[in-house]
Amino acid sequence: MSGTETREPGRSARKHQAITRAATAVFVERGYPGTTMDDIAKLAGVSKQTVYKHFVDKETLFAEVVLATTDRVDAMIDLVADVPADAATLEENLTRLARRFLETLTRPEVLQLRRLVIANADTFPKLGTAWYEQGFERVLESLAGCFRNLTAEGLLHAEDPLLAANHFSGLLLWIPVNKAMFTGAPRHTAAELDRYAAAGARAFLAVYR
Amino acid sequence: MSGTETREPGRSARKHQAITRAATAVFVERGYPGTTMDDIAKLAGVSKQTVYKHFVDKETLFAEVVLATTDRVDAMIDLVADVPADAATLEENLTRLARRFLETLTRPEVLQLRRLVIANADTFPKLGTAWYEQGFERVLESLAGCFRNLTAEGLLHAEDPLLAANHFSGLLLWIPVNKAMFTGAPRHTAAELDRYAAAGARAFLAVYR
DNA sequence: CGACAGTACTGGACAGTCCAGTTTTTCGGC
DNA sequence: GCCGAAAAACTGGACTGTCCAGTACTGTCG
Repeated sequence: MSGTETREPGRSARKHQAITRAATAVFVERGYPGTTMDDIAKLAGVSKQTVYKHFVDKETLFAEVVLATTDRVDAMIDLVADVPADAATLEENLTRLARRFLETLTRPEVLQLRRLVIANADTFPKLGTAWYEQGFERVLESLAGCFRNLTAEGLLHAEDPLLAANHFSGLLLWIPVNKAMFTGAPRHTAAELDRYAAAGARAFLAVYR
Repeated sequence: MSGTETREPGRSARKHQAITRAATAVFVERGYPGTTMDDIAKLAGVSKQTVYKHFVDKETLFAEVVLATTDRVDAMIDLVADVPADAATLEENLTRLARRFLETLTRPEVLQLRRLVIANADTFPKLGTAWYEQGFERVLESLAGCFRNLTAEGLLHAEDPLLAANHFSGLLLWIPVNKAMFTGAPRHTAAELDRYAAAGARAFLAVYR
């Protein structure tokens, strides 16, 4: 045995991961109250007792699952980091950035997660705040940093880069995200996203030179 | 007796109203799953049986309560209607409009209601859609109408008035509404609202002349 | 033996019903 | 218009059935 690679997470760790994975899936799909511990155990291929061996109770499991998703924002931040400071292709570059933003943030899983956090922000206030700060605000800040750089290069005029970042996201995301929050997100088409991205980037440039 | 005015709603009607009022309050405060029919009956000062006499079940009651709130958007639409077409005071007028928009839409009750609808959009897809169309989109359309007029007057250049309306709301509302959705809405100060409104209106005008 | 699966169990919460008795409304006869 | 009886609405509380978080117990595999 031990035919498995050098990377051996240990039985316990593997179970742990299986549980969090399953829990994430079920919570996202059915919401907090709609999810039973039996569902999670079953999907994880694990007995309920094992679930309780790893997580004291349902609330803790939920918190862990939600908080764990904030690491995905790093990819988002990288995305923002590499906007080249080139006057000739500024609009093109911002449009591309906008497009990727939209693409990422309108993915059903992301929207579902967003819904999940909002829905339970009452019962788990800490969680809502943490998610907002570690996810939302971090992206916003890196976006602000990007605009600050472009301003330093003379390509943009953003006295208040954070406000600019807010405006950028607002122009882009208000419509599609809201529609998805209320109606059951019928997955926007690529063409729609292109249009939103182009219009948003154009408007943004009209404001911030 | 009958010292009461000519307008006497009758007992049944009064109870009905008491129930919807109580239900609205409790649903908004505690969410759908967090609310029990006993809570509602108690707050309404009514027996549970009476609640079931007026509403077949919890879901129906919830639907009725939520849908009933969409009539408030009329006030919002009136607000949009009377933006005077005056070049000299255009920025001032739009800033005022923006300010009132923010004021209205960041009120805790409105935000809570929004949260309530989003949270249960999975379980009540019809409801989410209806609320979006009858509330959200109606305001957006009247805003678009306003911009269309201003464009006709030559004060604005909005080829696509609906897009302009979306941009207007996005610039204004993205930040404060999101913050409120995730963190427990600590009620924005008047100064903050002023700032957001001014910045939003200014940005909007930079785009749409 | 120790970690786990499987399953049965406990206790509490809650939607919705039932019933026995009370109040309010309705309405026809005077 | 007033009266009294039937009809309808309401109260309070007990009750049913179900769902589910969390626990306990038994058997099994390594």
